[in-house]
Amino acid sequence: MKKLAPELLEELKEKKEPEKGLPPLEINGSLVMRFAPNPNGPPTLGSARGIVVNSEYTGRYNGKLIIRFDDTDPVTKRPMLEAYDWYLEDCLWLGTKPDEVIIASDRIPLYYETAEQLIRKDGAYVCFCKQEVFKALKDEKKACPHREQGVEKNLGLWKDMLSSCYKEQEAVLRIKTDIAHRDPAIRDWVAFRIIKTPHPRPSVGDRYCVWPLLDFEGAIEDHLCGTTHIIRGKDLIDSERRQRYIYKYMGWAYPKTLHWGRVQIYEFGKLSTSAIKKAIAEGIYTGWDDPRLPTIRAIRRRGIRPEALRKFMIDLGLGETDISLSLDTLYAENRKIIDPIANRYFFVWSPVKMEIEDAEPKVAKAPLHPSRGGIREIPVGTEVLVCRDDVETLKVGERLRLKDLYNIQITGISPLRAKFIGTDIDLIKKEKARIIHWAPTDGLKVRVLSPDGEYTGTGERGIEKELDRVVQFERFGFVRIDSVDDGVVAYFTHR
RNA sequence: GCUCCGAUAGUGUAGCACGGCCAAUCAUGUCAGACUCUCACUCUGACGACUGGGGUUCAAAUCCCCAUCGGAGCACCA
Repeated sequence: MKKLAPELLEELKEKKEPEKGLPPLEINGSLVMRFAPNPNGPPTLGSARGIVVNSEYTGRYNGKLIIRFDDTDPVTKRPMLEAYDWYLEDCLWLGTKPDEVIIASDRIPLYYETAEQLIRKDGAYVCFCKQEVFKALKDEKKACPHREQGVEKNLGLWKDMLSSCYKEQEAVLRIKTDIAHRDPAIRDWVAFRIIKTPHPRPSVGDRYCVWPLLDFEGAIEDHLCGTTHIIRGKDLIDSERRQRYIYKYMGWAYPKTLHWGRVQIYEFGKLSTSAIKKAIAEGIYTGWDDPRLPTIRAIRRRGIRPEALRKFMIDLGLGETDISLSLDTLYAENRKIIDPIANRYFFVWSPVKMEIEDAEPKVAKAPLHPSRGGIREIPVGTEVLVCRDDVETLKVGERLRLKDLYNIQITGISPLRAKFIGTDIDLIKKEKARIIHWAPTDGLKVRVLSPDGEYTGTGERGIEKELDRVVQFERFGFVRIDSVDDGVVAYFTHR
């Protein structure tokens, strides 16, 4: 068959292995996609999905990827200056370098230009209605008095808006849609409002007092950027219907859209960016990379590999169903990468000292990795440290083995004492006795920061040589060695 | 209230646009066993789902209707 019809074989393989993660994209000509975050906080796991999926597609189809900062709200979702770079950093970490970076707050004049054109086409009008008044009219499918005030008047009023003639809340520019549209969400929506708070970016500052809302800014940008495909949350599904009015007035072609549902991560529950910001300020979290947070920076600091995160995100696929997922799958993915390369070490949490009678001081030789070779040497005297968890289940008379050291028999619980009873591992195997790990009494002070708290204890020497690497603390889990200055600080990866 | 979506095992997904090959895929999880000087890794096996009700049809996870449940929008937030 290989000889007769290799292409058939190929086809067979493809049929058997359909697109596991992302569905194929319908493309006419070229592909341009964008990832459009608001930099009001650092990238989260949710952002990672956007970065990964968009870049996966542009990579697959040789398209162009744009990162666009939708930072047009200086107040409610005020951008954070550091976050712009954080996004770029995290993109790189995830293996993606956007082909172009666009910052909306740099391009306000472009939006003004389109706004004016829309007014000239009688597709937008300046409205002075109070919010509640307009809502009441809208709910009854009734136009407000400003809707038909005429193009010339609108142009004048728009100029006045731009020249700061009005206060906040006093005037807005609305897009004329269909005031009787069956879906109230579509009726004459607001495109620009007045904000006098300066923008946090120094280069922008108080230059503008009229700011576009997302639906307007996004609509114009997607056209200017030549976006062919948009993937966004289904909470923005109405955006398309709203934005299409602009596209119709301007004679533009609307990009293809795809949506995904809301993601809830089991381990983190619902943490909003603003809530986290507050908690950090109050000192509840140590910072945006606190291991308890669902930010990319935190995940990275914990030693999750970007390839694992990518695969995890791609396997989620593209569904409009809301999903609530557990990170177990991500951890399993990461373990596959990390387990073959992570060196093993002993770390004893909540250590308890154990005295061993009849023991000769010696140097334990333990493998650095169960299958890759390499040896670590740990000198021991007549005392070792073991975990309180283990001690709590010990009984006097019980025989067990200190891993990679020798066999002992418990002679007392408090204080904890044991006696040396030989080095032969077979004895332990025959008795199916336990094997526990231990640490030398003069080991390193180790702190492990994990999503569910902090573990402190003692680790064997040598860990300090693994700075910035992921290792496995035997019978504990994987950790990334974060610092070794004053004792070791490790970030918990997963079990 | 008005307008949209969506619903496959504990979780996430494949299959659904062109009904039969689906007593339903893969991954993760859980349990049991093997291996192992780690409660890790690996291996083996088991567990486990088409939301419900009608209809169309020789045949429905796939098409239609209703119900239920879940989500979103109706902001001068993104």
